[in-house]
Amino acid sequence: MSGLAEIARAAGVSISTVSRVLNRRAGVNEETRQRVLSVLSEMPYTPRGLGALQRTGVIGLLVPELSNPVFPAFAEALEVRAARLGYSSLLCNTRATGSAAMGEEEYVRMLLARGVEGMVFVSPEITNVEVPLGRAPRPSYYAKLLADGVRMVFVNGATPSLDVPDVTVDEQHAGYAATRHLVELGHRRIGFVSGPARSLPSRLKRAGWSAALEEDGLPAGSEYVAHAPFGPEGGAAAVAALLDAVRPTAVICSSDHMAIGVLREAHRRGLAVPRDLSVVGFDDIPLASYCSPALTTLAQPIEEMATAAVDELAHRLDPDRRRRPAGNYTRVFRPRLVVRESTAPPPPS
Amino acid sequence: MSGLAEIARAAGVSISTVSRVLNRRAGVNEETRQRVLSVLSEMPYTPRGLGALQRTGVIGLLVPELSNPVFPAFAEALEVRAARLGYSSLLCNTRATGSAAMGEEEYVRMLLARGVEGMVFVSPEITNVEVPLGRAPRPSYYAKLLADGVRMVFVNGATPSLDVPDVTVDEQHAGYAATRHLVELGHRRIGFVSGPARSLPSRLKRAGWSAALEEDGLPAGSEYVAHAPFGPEGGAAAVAALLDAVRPTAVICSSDHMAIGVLREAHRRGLAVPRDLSVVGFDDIPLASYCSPALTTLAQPIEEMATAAVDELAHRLDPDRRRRPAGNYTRVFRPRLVVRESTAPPPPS
DNA sequence: GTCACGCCGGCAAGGTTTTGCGGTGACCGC
DNA sequence: GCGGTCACCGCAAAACCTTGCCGGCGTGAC
Repeated sequence: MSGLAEIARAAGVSISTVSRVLNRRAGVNEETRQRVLSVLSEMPYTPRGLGALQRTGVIGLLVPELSNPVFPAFAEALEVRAARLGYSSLLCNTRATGSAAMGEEEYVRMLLARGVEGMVFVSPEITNVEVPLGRAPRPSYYAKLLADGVRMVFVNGATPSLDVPDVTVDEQHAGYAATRHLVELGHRRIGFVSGPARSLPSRLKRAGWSAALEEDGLPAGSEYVAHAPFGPEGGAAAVAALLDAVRPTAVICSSDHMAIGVLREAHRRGLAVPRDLSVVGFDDIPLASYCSPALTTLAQPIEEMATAAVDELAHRLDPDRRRRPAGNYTRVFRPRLVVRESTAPPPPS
Repeated sequence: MSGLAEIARAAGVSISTVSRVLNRRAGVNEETRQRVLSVLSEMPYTPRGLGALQRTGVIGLLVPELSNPVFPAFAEALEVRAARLGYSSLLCNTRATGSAAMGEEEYVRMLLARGVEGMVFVSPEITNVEVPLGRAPRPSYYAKLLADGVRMVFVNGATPSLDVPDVTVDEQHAGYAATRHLVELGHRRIGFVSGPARSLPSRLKRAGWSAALEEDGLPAGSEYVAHAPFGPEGGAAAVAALLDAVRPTAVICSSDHMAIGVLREAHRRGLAVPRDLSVVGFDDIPLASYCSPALTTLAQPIEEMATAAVDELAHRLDPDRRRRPAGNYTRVFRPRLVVRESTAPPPPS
């Protein structure tokens, strides 16, 4: 029952004025315009005649960033699968750097207004346990979307409290398997080059890492963990801190992207990988096998995950089978250890 | 002047029927419904009530692929600039692999139907001189868009015959500068690891390459050029062919992405870079400085180019200054030689 | 052959949005 | 203080879309 009249009443202006705001016509005071727009964002306005846009064949893909190649890889895999199912994809980069950049929530609004039928969130904002001030999605943000009937699927966005289907790698197992690999090679001082502390995936990997270490009574204290921003620079900084402090003979990393920075920092210090330092990455980005040395890493099954995510979304979009037996909405994929050249037994101390 | 009447006429049905389709009411044959919908996608329908969408603040970004990190980098830079100007961006990956994937033209249609105000094409399809059969944009494709008043800007899409503003690097100069750098180091057999022959940028680089070689009377025949698909695999394959045939002491590459494959293939063959083989890339992707050895490359000024492109588009979107003095629509940026570790004088033969 | 039924067009009433026009008030120069 | 100008906004007419109703047409069943 939303119409101009209701908007007008809420904004305390006439219908004409709302219409003019909507049509960006001149003759409306900026202040009034803002008031109308703010009302409009509270109660999204869907003109009549937009019925056709209900079934648009378009879905939204939200990724946190593009500089880590794993996200373009996910985007491409999701897109290919979506195309096969007859959907076209709109990609949004939700955490683009730059002060004026838009956040996830703004993008979701925009996509909805553009008539997408559903969305796939890759590493959604909610996995930031403490989101930075001012950018925080209100607690009810995703819940509100759900209540509005927005169809969505998370990829690597584990959120037990939310009734959103989730396709995820077992991050904890990834941390565990990477660390076991190093332990079995004989390493005893194994560091963790971690992303920011607020990142849930990094926390889960850390849990796996410490579990693997404690099995053999190896040190798993916080002095063996270095947090840094995602990206090669962060990886380099984190491993530098670890090397200066506890001199690990091996490190695992939150991502291949960070691991690349680790490789670089080791090179800069004259440390040979894997002779002096073993490195394990995560994700298995396409470039991992092209590094020198080629990265040992835990592979996310990107295509399988993308397929599962898009299929689940398509399933929920299909008007015929919209209801679904309440059940396990989470699909967990096991990462796969890919041993390449960046790991070896530790140097004889 | 779009209204239900026009749609109805084009679809050969009555206004009532169109309205019923739009509102998903029963009593319309599926076949008729499809016909109306297809007309609707041809001439995007903007109900009066949709005036809000006339000025949507949304622009489309079309990139050919995401696996070469230069494209995510461009996308991010474009997006940041657009956000600063109050636009949000929708990203489309126009040449996603997979048979069912959508092409550039389909994406453009879809974006238009979703109400974008303008578009930035990065390396548009038109730069494929001979596009593969079946995917060919009809000759009039871009011209038709222009005639329809679609606002667009090309990045690296030099097309003198089309009245589209273009922001581009000087590809020919890039090829020239890279080759000169190698010539000055003393190389005399310099190969070109090129993308597909149909790629215009690769052709331009080749022109620069041969110009630089001919200045010194060095060989610039086609036996020194190896074409391969873009990507590391292509780079590896192309350099393998060159090494087997003419044994160059240095190569330049169509992209850093290909150069990474060259590095890998050299490593595989036990050739040390730069001792046995010098390599020059193009683009200066963020990872170029993290390779081992770090890549010498020609840097595209990505941020400046993105800024110029978005600003030009915004300028054309601004209703107040829509007209523009007819003039030079092309901005050419000089690539910058960044010397790192992958080039050195040739081995003493 | 007849009937039922689904589908579509025409019409008109009713609702919604757009837009031309005029009123109001702020501001400015005199 | 006065009149003029201008931006801004509401009124109301016009334009447009939705929807119910009915009739025509073709198809297929009986």
